Amino acid sequence: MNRIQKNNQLTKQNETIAGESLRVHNSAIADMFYEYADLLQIRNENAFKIRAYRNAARTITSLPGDIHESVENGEDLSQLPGIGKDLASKIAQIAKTGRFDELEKLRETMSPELSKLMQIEGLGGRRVGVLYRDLGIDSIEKLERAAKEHKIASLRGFGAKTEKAILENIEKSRRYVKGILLSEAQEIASLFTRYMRESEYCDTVVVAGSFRRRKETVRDLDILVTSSYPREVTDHFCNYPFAMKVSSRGPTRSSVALRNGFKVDLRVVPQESFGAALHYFTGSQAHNIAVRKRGGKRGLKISEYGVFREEKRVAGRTEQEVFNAVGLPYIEPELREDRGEIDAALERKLPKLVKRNDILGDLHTHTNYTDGVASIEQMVEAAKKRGYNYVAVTDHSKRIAMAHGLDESALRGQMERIDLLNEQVKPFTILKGIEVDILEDGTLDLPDSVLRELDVVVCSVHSKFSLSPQKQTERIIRAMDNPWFSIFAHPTGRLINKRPPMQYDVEKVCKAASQRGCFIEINSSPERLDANDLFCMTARTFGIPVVISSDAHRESDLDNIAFGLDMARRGWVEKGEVLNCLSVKSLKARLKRG
DNA sequence: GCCGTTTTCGGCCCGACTGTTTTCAGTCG
Repeated sequence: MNRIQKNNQLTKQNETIAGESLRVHNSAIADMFYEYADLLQIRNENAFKIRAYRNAARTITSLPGDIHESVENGEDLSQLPGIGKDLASKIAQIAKTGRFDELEKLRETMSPELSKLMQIEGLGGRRVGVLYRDLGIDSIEKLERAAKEHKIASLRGFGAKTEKAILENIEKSRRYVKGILLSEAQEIASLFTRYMRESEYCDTVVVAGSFRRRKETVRDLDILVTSSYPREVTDHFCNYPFAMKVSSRGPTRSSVALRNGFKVDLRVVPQESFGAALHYFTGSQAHNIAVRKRGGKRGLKISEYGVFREEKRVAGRTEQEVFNAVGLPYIEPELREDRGEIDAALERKLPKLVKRNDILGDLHTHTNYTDGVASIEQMVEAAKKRGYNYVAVTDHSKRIAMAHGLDESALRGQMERIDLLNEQVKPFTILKGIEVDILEDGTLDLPDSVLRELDVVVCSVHSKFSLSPQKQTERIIRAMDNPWFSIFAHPTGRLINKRPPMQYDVEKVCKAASQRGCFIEINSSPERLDANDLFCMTARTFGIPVVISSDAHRESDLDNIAFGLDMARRGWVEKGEVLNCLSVKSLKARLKRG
């Protein structure tokens, strides 16, 4: 669903849900600001005003807390970065009424779907403005028709090539909404970097961009190469056998589209610029701007080629040098979202992010007792190979009939089997667990009499994802009232690009979890990555430890833990905040609820 | 519209590539 549909839906909800207080979520407010900025841009208004709206939208998106609540508590929003008096009052208005009057007015005078056009690659505000004013184009459909009828090429600033590109990019926009999964990007990245390293002209080959920041979805890959032979490197890059077309080509930057439409960019720089280029191309854009501003204040100019005072290069060989030049310690790529990492760095309060080796076990795995493909023994072997000290077997409960979910007696059978195996695998520990369904009324799918005998009770929602936010909130909190509820697994239920997250009051649920001693899972399945970075940040503000779990259904799935780790790191999570960084003894103690 | 160790006005990151121009605007990251 795009922003406009979402905004419209929100307005509709406001009108139709009676008696139930609707909370305007942070993302809805941010989306309104983004759309407003788009419309201002199409009207050719002040570029800095437009940027201010986008900056504010970004700030709102990355807030761990609920802005609706901040408004209710009378907090001063103008203290937030990029939000002054004017925007603070607009946010308050939206939070209270669900409406942004200025946006509604613009939509009326312009066209409600106009900002959609700016999602098409190659179309910015200026061009969309021309298309709208000269040809009355205000939807993708009209744009496509006009391009096919060759009405666009004759417009000033356009041409035959642009017209053709528009058609291609409309097609592309239909295929990729938010980008591909991080795991898919990882496969492409490893093939492509291996290919680039085959060239004798490439010195260093690394992938930068949002891939290096480990975002949950990736729109394109940025490959950075250092070399003294940019022409040869570019030739090699453009000849990649799986490239469908070369979409741009220059001595330092080139870009190809793969057969599936995915874009890969190449940047070639000399070795002495490596650090500056890596920092620059890793982004995020907002982080770069913040760092460059700091540089500017110190009389430094920072570009992808280095840090310069006047004409003299003063840093740039490593990222460390770039940060140091502006008076900062090294900041990990996952933190570079301009979510406060620069201030934290200045105060020397950057988190010591959890690392792969800190994780001592996996607390969510399946076996062939239900829908997994490996036996308990095989999963244990696989876990040992990965250096773990323990693994929890958490098969499905009976409600998941199609996965042959376990009833009480089948579960007891599995528990006995685990007791036997535990004698054989010492000092390794197999924890007895279950992934029990949270039913619609908030009860759990198995009786307390058996849950109490388990080491780990992982609880999750697998049905009724679209209850009203209020009912969903009550359902989850009721489940947490059960004294054996320990870990809330894949807490939003979203499947990236397939199923939206459940709508409920995350703050209320986190508060409940923290009061009851429940934990939040980061599910590492590449299409879940749930809780994601922002959810982790919210959980942290409530002091809730997270659990990074693989949800493995086969031995190799255990390696997915790396993606969950990525989300944790993006959420500023430290080792001490991760349950499965504890030894088995401490873990068992923590799992027993008061 | 925001912001301030150039502080209430006048700035606002910076460079590359494409296509449409004939010196540059638009877009992108």
